[in-house]
Amino acid sequence: MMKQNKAVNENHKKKSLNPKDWELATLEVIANQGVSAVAVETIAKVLGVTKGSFYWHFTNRKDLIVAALKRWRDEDNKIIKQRVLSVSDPYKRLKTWFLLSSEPLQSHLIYATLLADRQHSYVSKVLKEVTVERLKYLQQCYQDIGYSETQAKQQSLLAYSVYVGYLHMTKTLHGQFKHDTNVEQYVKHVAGQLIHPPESLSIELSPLNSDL
Amino acid sequence: MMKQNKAVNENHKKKSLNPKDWELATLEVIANQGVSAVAVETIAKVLGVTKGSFYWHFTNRKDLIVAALKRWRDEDNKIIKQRVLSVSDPYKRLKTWFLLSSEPLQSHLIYATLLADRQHSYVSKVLKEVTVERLKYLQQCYQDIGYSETQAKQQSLLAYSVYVGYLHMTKTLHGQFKHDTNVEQYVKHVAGQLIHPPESLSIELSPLNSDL
DNA sequence: GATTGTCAATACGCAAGCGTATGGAAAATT
DNA sequence: AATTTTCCATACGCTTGCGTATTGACAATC
Repeated sequence: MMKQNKAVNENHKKKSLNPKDWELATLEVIANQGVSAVAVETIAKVLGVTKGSFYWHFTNRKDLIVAALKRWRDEDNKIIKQRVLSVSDPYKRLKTWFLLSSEPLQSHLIYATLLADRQHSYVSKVLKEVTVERLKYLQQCYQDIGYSETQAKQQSLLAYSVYVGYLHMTKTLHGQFKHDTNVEQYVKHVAGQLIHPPESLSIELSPLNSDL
Repeated sequence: MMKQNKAVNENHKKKSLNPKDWELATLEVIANQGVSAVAVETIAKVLGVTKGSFYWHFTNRKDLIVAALKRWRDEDNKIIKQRVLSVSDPYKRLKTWFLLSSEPLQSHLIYATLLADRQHSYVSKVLKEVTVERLKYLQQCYQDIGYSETQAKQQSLLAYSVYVGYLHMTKTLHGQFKHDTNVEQYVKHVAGQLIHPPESLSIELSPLNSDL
């Protein structure tokens, strides 16, 4: 009954695989190489089995990916609920979100690669839904601060764009996440720019008003 | 010089294709479906020929993509030089850049899809170089305003992240670019937040200071 | 007008990757 | 103990897409 799979080297006892094993391995692939890199035979090899196993647990490749993404989404929602939405003060809540966004979590990697592989309809569907969800609670934060609905919409879109952009920039520039002091300082800088009371929105300090 | 291919239906006369025709058609595919969707036989069909033609002009698929990306990069640089870098006032220059960034140009679509297909080394290479280039002149703008080098670095990274994020958000939310009045208003909002004199950086209006 | 060069069509080989069919071994059930 | 269920291996067929080889047509040049 002993086995040597599930992760590559975990010689625990486990007689057989379950869908969760496949989904977790799939998320690992998605996080690092994207949805298009999800190949059943490859993942099977990682799990120490062959295709025969896979098609017993899932009907096809798409089924696997959809299940994996569902798992990712649920997991992500759980984290947000626990660590962000639980903060009552909206300023602190926003700052917490920004800090969380800069943490090197697999969840972020997955989101970033989903942005890439959105040519698949089942990917873009999840992506859009998750994005809308996230924008919603960000908007709520800004409304809690005192922003009007319109202002909060724009500001949350801006804040979220920064998040998405940050994900890409770190990948593009380092090829990897680097969670060092520079990142911390940058997040502070960003938060300082994007978290402030609504009154400061109308305060235009730049000479742009007179020009454009 | 006239022809009947290049685009799908242009019944002009043209005896034969040249590399440029292939590169333009390739950029069209990249802009809409990404690098991984570049298939020689498909593009050949668009151009009204078969593979036989392709392998006369290029050695292989990678060769085509690299050439197409070079063309894209050169073209993009030309636009930036003409429309952005030519503006002497740094505030106006920044604002011009933001406005340009929201225009529905093919160049932006291509950049967005490159962010997706960066698993290919030859893509990530170009991507990184272009990104560094762009960050450089953005940083220069902020330094011209009076930002310190460190401040300008962070601020340009922030501004550029917004750009990248915006590209993705529009795709994710609408599936398409929508250059309407909403976009215009949003850009105004963003510019108001991200273009200001360096003194305002230290002005912390939010209650965050006392909390975190 | 014969030859050479340019550009493209057709046919083929080959690898990757999905899905199916079938059989087999171990475990659970009866 | 026999049988059924669970889980997986092996082998096969099929499609897509790259790259090559060969041939051909039209133009340019000699």
